[in-house]
Amino acid sequence: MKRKEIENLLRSYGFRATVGRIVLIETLSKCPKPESIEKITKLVSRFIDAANVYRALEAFTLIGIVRKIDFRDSKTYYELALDRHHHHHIMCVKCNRIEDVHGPSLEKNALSQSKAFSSIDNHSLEFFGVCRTCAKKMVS
Amino acid sequence: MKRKEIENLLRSYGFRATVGRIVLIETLSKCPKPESIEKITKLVSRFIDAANVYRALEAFTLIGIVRKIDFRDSKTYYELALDRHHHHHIMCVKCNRIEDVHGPSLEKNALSQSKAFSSIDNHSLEFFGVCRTCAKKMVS
DNA sequence: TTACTTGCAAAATATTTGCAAATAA
DNA sequence: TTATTTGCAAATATTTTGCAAGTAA
Repeated sequence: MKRKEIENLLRSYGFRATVGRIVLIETLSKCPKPESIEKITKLVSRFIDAANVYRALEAFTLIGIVRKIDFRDSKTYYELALDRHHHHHIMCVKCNRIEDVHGPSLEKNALSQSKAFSSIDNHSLEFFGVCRTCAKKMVS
Repeated sequence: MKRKEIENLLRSYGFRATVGRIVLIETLSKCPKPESIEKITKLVSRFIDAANVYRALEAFTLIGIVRKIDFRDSKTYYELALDRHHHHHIMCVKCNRIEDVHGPSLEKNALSQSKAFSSIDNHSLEFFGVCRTCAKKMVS
């Protein structure tokens, strides 16, 4: 993703286009899969402080250009959510390999069941399994 | 859930039936919805230490009698997973009210898409929305 | 100019670990 | 009797916050 694009994106949401934020989004745009905060922070540490990575990721999640993902491995993951379709993930419980999963919209079914809820804005769906590479290792 | 039942359950998995573990499962069995570790620890603190709540919940999750749930609010939730069907949840982003959601099996669809994965053992699906009570408050 | 943003350091939370003492079987 | 389990305290890890100084617009 180009710097100019990122600057415009930030400004369109009323954010100032600072180096830290630009580098953060640029870095995320180069990650093909969700990355842990730990890793992200390392990648951008020369340009933005860890505390501000947290601040920025929270703000970006709020406006929806970034998505927070939880894989139950006690780390928090994020991915850029710009023009990609809403999708889910599968993570190998052995090696943590991540792959995208696309599927039908689930909100309607969930909402139709509920008397108490008036709207669903969001959902997270993660699958956990064993990838073929790890399955082989387990046999041998 | 009765103490005797819980004792047998624990022993059937090779665990010793200690007071702490029994009270922990008994307490979970009284919670209609997933509860945060924080709350759980408070409820059982007279009988089992926080460190051991973590140890026990992890062990119980591993054998599958307890389920770990993440609602993205930086707390970890658990629920007993004994005879209940696999199901999902919806949480109100305003008041944190939780409700169950039942739906079709999703594993098959996910697995059919993937060349790299050989099996799916588990998944988590959480919806986020606004409940009617909170929706009313937001209007007024 | 000025409101927003940052880095840093400190605080608050959350989770894990080591180990001697206690205890279930 | 003995292997498991516990509580406690300390170590780690994770996330949040306050604030003076820096910076985008």
